[in-house]
Amino acid sequence: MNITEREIANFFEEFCNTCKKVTTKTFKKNEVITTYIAKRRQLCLLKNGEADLIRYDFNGNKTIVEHYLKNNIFGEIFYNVTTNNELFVEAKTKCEVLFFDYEFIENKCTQNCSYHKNVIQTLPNLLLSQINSLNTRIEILSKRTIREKLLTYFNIVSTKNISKTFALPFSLTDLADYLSVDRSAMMREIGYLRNDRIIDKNGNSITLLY
Amino acid sequence: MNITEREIANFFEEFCNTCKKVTTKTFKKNEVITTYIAKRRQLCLLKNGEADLIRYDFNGNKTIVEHYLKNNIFGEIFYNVTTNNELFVEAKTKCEVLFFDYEFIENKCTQNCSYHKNVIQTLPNLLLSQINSLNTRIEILSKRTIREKLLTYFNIVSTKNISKTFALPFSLTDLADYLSVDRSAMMREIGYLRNDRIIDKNGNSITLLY
DNA sequence: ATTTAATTGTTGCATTTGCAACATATTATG
DNA sequence: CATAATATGTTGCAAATGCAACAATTAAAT
Repeated sequence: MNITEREIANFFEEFCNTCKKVTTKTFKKNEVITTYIAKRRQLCLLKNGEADLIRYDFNGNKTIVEHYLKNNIFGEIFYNVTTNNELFVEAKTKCEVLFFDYEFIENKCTQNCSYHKNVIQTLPNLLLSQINSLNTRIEILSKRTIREKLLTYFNIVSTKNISKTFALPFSLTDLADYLSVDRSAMMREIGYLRNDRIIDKNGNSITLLY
Repeated sequence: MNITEREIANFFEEFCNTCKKVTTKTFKKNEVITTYIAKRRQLCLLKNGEADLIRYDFNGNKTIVEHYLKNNIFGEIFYNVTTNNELFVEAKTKCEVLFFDYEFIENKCTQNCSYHKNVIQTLPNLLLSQINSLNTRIEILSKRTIREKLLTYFNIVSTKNISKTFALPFSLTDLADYLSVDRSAMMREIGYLRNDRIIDKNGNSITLLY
């Protein structure tokens, strides 16, 4: 998205002295950053590190709903819906996270402080990036076979890296949870893709041969 | 989402005389409202009617990516990504659509007119509703079986209607495209759900029996 | 009113997938 | 360094799914 580092920096570097509802916390790897259960209107910004939004359904299937990098946003406000599933965000590396309530943005600051102004100006762009990545996710998930899901995903990473060869940002186990497929079935399909000379694979490095 | 009819009304009832880049068009049923090919930063608001965002992949599989109702937003700006697929929005009923470019919002109006102010104030809420519905979609698509997809979808509609009995907003053919599954396989699964006394079905009316 | 088109419903069969159970390799951890 | 824990890789088998082909029903169009 067309959003600059500078904009995002403004988003959290300043501070509203009137309402100061903003907090920053640090998390170690594997710690739970937040759970989506309280129906709060919470919005979070990942200042540093990597994290996953994870869901376990009643069958115990794990889904990596999203993978967050620096400057991505997440939070319970994106989930108004009746979900019977347990959703939580887990730090994959050391993480620094900014928390605030959406009310903070909606309710105009009485002082009309610059912090509020910046947030209001930046938020639509952050939301747009979020929509972009959700649409990408839907494109992948709506493919009907594991093969198509893999190839769609590989294409996206390849394009992002401007290279036919790229490292997977996931472990293969996590990739299966991201594509919402059985891991062993995915491994088998990767094997077929190699046999058919459509991809090459060394460790977590993939090369597209087309 | 917490967005009032009034807010949305303001979103398009007024008009910016300075930049007036906003246009409204009317479409008949089955007409194509817009195609996503030009990599524009277009944003559209459905003022009235119903429309679908449709994708055909290279295998000819159709996916109903989203189903839009009154006051939903859509547009190419949500798709920055490398998609090799043909995406277009089709009117399912008579539609009235508001078009504008995202630049319109980013570039502050020199006059600081009230129209611009309204748009900037309303947009984050519209984007949030959009994120909500995309997350719902992902929840459905990430289910591993047709049965689970159906039940997840039915639950959502049931909750929205506050009733165990509800009419499907789709034809069954379209529902299969929305769930990204084979139609005949879906019909079979609906049959199983009836046999197992989990749902009941009369025409396009579904009743949850649990 | 009659024809055409579209949707719904059903079934056999081949393919794909998930599941379970392993073996091996790699990465953490005391 | 040794041991535990996690990740990768493989396979047989049962279950789920897609595909194709068709009949029956409903909706749309002339």
